[in-house]
Amino acid sequence: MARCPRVDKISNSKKVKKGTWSAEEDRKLVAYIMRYGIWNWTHMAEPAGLERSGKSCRLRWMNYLRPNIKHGNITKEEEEIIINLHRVFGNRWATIASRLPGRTDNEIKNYWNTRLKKRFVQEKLEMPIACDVKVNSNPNNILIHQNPSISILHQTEATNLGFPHDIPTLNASSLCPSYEVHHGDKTLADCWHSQGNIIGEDTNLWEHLLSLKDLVQ
DNA sequence: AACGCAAACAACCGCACCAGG
DNA sequence: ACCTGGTGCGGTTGTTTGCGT
Repeated sequence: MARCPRVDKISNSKKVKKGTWSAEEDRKLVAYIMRYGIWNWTHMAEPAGLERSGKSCRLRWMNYLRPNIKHGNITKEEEEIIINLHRVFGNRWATIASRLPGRTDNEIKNYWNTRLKKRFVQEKLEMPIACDVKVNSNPNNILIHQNPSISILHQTEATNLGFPHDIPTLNASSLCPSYEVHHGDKTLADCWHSQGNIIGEDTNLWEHLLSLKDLVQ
């Protein structure tokens, strides 16, 4: 995994080390933060005795050294959560990680890209999963849930979707290739499609929701 | 044992955002 | 309003590891 340590020069002639962190560097960074706290990543490295960029220090701390980080294999339960959250949030790894205590965005991103991505691209091709989107007159009250026959996603989770930033983007890696919209007893999908609208890849779901909401006015 | 290939994962890079001046 | 520095995020890269031949 580890890259060969190397030292690059930066413009101000200070040397910045790159590559794998040594145990000694880890110890220095942890000791410094324990003593002085995190006050400024850019300027912490030098007094901490590290020839590292602030970015590198932050990344190492956030992804590996900070307390309560879980190291080790992702469990089946965690995998399920990742899959479901990815359906809602797409590649917003930090958002997904915030719902998995002890796991980092980098770890989840790696896990998805190396283990889940191929599997779900394949499944998507074989079995599209429908999402139901309920649009009420109140724009802050939008419910998204999958087809109940398939869904594991809890509606309460979907209810917590913010406005409008948490609306997922449909893209090649998302698992919401289609959805239906209800307004009361009324289904708007026919209306939507009758207008020649097509939901394609890289389509922002929120834009669709706004358009669909206009239909119920 | 040697080699090739894919998987796994740590870390880098570039960009966007935000706060303060 | 604009600029600048710091931070956070997502995409990508590069190296190691493991496995099959």
